[in-house]
Amino acid sequence: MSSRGPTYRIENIVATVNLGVELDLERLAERLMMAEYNPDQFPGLILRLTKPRISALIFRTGKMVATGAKNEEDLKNAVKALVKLLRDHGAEVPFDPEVQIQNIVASGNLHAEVDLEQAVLMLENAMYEPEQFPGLIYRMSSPRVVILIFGSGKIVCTGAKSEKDVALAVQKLYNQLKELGVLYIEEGGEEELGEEFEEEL
Amino acid sequence: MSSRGPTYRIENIVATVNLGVELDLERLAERLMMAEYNPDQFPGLILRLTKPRISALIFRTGKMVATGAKNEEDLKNAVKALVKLLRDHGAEVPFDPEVQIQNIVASGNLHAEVDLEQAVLMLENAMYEPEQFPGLIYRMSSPRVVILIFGSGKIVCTGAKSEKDVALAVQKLYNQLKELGVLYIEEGGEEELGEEFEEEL
DNA sequence: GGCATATTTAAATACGGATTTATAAGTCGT
DNA sequence: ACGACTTATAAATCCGTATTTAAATATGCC
Repeated sequence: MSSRGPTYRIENIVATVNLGVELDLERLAERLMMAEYNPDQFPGLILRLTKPRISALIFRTGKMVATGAKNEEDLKNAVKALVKLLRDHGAEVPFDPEVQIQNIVASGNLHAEVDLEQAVLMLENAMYEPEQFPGLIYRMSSPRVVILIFGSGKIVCTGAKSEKDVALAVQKLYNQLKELGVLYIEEGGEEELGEEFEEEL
Repeated sequence: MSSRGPTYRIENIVATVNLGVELDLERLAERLMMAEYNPDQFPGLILRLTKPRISALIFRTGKMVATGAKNEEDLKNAVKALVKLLRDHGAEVPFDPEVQIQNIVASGNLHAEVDLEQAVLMLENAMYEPEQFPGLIYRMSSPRVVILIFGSGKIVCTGAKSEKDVALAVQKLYNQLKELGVLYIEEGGEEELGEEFEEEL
């Protein structure tokens, strides 16, 4: 019976949206009670949707950043809702603006403990200073992502621009660590009580 | 080979000292740089000694509260030092004022885990609400103390006025819990790596 | 150019504060 | 009369904050 491979789940998608028109943020802030806008502090107007929990930073230039989505469908729906909200409050923005995924954050599980002290010696572009932060910071160049690796075998993969890159990075990392012999893989059946990470590779 | 019995260590002694003269706290605060005195907030002047770490609350009436001592000798020495400090800064207090121990706090170890859910049902004058506080609160009437009992077998005994009462309370508690069958006593040798609680009964 | 401001998200470790208990002192508010 | 303020102390659990990483956005400061 072999052990399972790595799994991951997308936790956060950061996307930019180009509304294509300039916006009067002062006016918007007046009309939108839920908006937070303090230009002395930060030049963007902040909107927070709740279902799902997705936030947006809206700038005078008509550029918008949407954060918090866990999948592309939620992202799309949130952009729709934001556009509607803006249109309903006087901003003439297009129905179907361009959306660009800029960052995907995924958490993952290698299902094996990791010897971080050894790993940092054997991996290139790795940093591990446990007194500063309990994870090993690994910069993978292709795909170009950063992966935080914890002793428990849990990881965070960040900087990807597509799910394909996430999947590839997680698998590559797993293969590398296995080859380096820094994984403590326990043999045994796959005991699952509730699925914490859904995507398996 | 039988297991060991309970042990304890005195952690804090609270004592009152009657200096027998009224004091000018404003003047004292001026002269004593280390003094903290904010009468709007609290009517006492606060002094903190460092070796050992013992604090004093000094009141206009010449009454004083000393806290932090872990044994009577440290308490006596602290009172001497405080008297000297006051005399050196113009307060005509007697050399050898009356000292009265008002509270002794001791931590202890029953060297056995405790079933708190069962214990609270079987003990009189016991309260256990783990969502509010992780210890069981047990009020012993003779000696009149309060004992906090934790699942690990560690305890805090508070309210005693003499070490004799502490010792008696800890032993009584141990006997009661043993009799009630809520202690998980592990048989085995006495494995000590550094003495955490010194007084054994 | 770099840093800060702000948004989001996971991982895991550390730290501080809070909780509870007793006790004396003295002052204020209810 | 009671509760709050203050001081000290242990136990153990919870919560919040911080740490790190990425990315876009835009404004201000050095």
